[in-house]
Amino acid sequence: MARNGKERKRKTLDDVARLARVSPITVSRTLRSPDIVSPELRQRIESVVAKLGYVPNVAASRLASSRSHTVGVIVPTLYNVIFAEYLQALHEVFLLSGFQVVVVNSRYSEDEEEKAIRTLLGQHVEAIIVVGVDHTPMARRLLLQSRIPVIETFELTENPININIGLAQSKAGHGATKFLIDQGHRKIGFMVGHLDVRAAARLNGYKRAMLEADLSWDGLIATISNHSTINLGAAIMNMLVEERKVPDAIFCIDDNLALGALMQCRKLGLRVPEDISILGFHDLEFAAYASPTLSSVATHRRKLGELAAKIAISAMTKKLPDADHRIDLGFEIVVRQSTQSRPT
Amino acid sequence: MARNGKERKRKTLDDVARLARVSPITVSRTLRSPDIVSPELRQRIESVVAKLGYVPNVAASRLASSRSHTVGVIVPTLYNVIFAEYLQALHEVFLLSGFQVVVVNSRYSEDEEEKAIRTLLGQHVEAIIVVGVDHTPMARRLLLQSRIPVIETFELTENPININIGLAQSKAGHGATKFLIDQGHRKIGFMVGHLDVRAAARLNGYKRAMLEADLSWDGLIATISNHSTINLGAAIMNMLVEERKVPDAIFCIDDNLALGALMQCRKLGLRVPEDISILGFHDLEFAAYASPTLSSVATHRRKLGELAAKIAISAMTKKLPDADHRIDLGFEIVVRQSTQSRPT
DNA sequence: ACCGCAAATGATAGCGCTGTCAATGGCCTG
DNA sequence: CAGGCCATTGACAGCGCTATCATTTGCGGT
Repeated sequence: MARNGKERKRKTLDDVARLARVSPITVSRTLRSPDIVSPELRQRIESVVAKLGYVPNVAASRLASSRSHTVGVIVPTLYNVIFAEYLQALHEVFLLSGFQVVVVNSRYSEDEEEKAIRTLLGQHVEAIIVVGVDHTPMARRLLLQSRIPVIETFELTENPININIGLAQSKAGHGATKFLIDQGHRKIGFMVGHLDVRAAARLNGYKRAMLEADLSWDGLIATISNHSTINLGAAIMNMLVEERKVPDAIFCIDDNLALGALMQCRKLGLRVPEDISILGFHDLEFAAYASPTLSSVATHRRKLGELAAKIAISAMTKKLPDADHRIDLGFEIVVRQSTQSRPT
Repeated sequence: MARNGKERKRKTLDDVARLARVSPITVSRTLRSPDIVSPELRQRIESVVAKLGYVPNVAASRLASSRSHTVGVIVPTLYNVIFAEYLQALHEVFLLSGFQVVVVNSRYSEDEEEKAIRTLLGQHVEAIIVVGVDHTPMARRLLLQSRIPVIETFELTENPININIGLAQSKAGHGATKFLIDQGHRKIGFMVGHLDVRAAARLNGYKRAMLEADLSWDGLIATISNHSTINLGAAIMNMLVEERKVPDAIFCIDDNLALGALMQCRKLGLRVPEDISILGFHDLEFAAYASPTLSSVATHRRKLGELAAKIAISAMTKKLPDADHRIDLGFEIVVRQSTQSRPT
């Protein structure tokens, strides 16, 4: 069916006011704080609102009140479950507290992130929650002078803009590698697809751990630059096998790669963990159900989202300058079947 | 560090104009269509904008122009990868065309959906894309009289508000069941967690297929009401085994349940597909990597998102009343190892 | 019966931007 | 050199709502 043809203009507060024979401001009050309007008027107004199907124009409301009840969230991608889970957690907390959430996608680019920040500031969001701690100088400046709470998540930095919640990616990479070293592995590979900032930090941690153990990572870093998927993991593992570069153990930048590697090993007759130990990252749900089950580094992204939202809310409402927080959520190595100690 | 203490007010167009010694409208033009402003002025203005860190106030802009360049998207949850993928696809297309996307979460509730619709309309979104075709009467009315393109996705209805793209869930449920019947199975179970609208439609399809084949579904519908997760699938399968109700084949409402069921079967020594065939839904990435690999019904959600966005855009720009579309994206049964014909 | 105060409602003046039309000046054409 | 056109720039008036202050009304205390 075609739409209703009447070119009726969108209803405004004034329309409601006229029909209800009250002043516009009274309608406004009825909508925002019903309890300060007399019951008769309130009812009369509410019925007109319903009859007209009136919906307030937020743009006008925001402009007039300079309040937006909106928070901005910037993520690099939604395709990765990690961020979807985190987002969902954020949403839950914010919606419950009456905030609207605007999500913008930076596609792993600092320039797009800066653009996103402009977009969000232009909307007068009352807080910004952003994944990562690396920004363009201009983005940083915009955030600093925005005078709203800014929460940087997922990573940790010495030098947060305002509030920082996450885990030390490099420490996690270090911990994971150390774990494999302690299991007696020497030739420890590192598998990664597209090397984003956090992946790079984990790689640094890996190198640090190798260095400390006097091991070299020469020829051990396996990569095909692409989004991490199960397929990609299989492809990279395949490449390793073909080039006869299969290590004793391999730390994969995330569970998708790890699962792909796992499956490819099985397909090629490599035994996991006997021939090669595989360690993933993020502990996605399927890790516990792969076969063999996948060891992984658990990160706490739902908790992260929840916490970030709660702290943002408290920073927005209590105007405590909120002694700039820095919260380390840490990580845990979940040991399952895909890794084992190397008999010496 | 505490923020910069100066209580400087946010910069406005006028501030920029004053500093650049031009009229505000010229600044506005410089920002929106630089090419119609002389190069000298443009440069002067741009440098002032940069110096001041000026960010336009969208609320004002929207109010004045009654254009928002924003589209609203309503999804029931982000926790489910399905919707995350769909959203990502939407995002990609919209951002490329200069639209901003506001995502709202209805948490599988029609009332929350109505609230979401109000929110979005109040923001003057220029199109609304919503998952599903079931709405409260008021929501429907609001959408109908909104005079913006409304795109209902994922399901198909006889009676769309405006544009409808998706697949016939009930037909998919029917097709999947028919497939199992054709393989010679008779005792075909149906596994579901929380029974949302689309799950219910698939269930209907299942019943229809069973009925057509003169089969009963009595005692064959296995459920524990909860979000679909791998864990839940394992739990439900466990329940079936304990109650000695294991069917010949089981159609799971999604791949999470299916994978969980698969793993639980293996754990309990039930052979898949010899003892029981398992069919999933959605064909998530891991389906191809489970062991045995998981047969599933492929749905095309990225394509869905992409298409929905493209159609929305064309409906917004060309003001063709856009002879109300209804597009069936269909589904495909991807046969892998977890299902097999029953020897008769 | 008077005053004062609280509760309910209204009037006014913007919020910061853009649509619209007007004004200015330079250049081309015949 | 007049007339007209185009390219730039500006003036003005809102967009639809809310903050703020003002007004009206009702009622209790003395």
